[in-house]
Amino acid sequence: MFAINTADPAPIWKQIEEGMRRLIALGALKPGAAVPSMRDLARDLRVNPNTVARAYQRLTEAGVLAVRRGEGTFVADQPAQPRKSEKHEMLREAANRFISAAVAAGAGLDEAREAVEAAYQRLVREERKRA
Amino acid sequence: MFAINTADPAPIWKQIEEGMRRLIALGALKPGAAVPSMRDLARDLRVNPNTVARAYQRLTEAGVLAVRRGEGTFVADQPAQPRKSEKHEMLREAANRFISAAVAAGAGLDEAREAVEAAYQRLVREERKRA
DNA sequence: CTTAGTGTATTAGGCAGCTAATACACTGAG
DNA sequence: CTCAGTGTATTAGCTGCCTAATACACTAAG
Repeated sequence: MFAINTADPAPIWKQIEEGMRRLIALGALKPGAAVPSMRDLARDLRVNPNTVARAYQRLTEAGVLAVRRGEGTFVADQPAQPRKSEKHEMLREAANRFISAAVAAGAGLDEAREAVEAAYQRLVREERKRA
Repeated sequence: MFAINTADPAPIWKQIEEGMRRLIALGALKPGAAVPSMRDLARDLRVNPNTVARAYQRLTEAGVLAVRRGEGTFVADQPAQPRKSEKHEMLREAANRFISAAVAAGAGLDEAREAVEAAYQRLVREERKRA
């Protein structure tokens, strides 16, 4: 599925939320497909079920997932996407954080570009392995 | 100087540490120059002095800053740089977080690249304005 | 019906980070 | 010397996040 980085200061429930959105965006999870049950995913990620629940609830409210009580949780038929303005805002802030870290580490624009390229290739390659 | 993002899950002391490294890397703070006193910077950033102290102490241990007790804190004569391996590691992880967020937001590689470019230009332009 | 597996909800406890309030040792200016 | 301004250190309290342990309502399978 995906991994939790305990060193990352971002809350675990947020990492799970982002991980699910990522898998859906990449096509690894298609509309209507079942996602792991809260207890299963919690055991898999070595995390408390309550933490997974929080992420699933947020994704459900956002229209990304759909719950069938007693049955399980599924990818929505038409998974909601962030609005164009929200998407830009998220991209802008994420890029700011990245560039700040890169410059602080002593890197220039060229190195930053290469790192992004490499990270993208890693992500796609990792997804290919699942299939 | 720089700003603290309270929405950023990263600890404030880490944001300060990164901010100082960034200013030094960009040349905005030159070797030997005085940095703001802990109390001054704390008041400026609307933050507790203890939090600034933690960042300064880490930077001092790392050889980036130098303390003259009773006088103040200064940029080291030869500010320490991350080792090449550490630099690569930091870049790699930062890029992973960025790409993950970008894809989760629904962006592709092209949009991610543009966002990085724009963020870099903003950072440099912001520094130019100080001078 | 019984059972196992869903999602949902509540309560309690621990940990890390931040704040606030002090206190201390040192330095340089007046 | 006196005093204001440094960095250093300690203590207490608060908040958000995570864990743990339950309990409840619902659904599908046996």
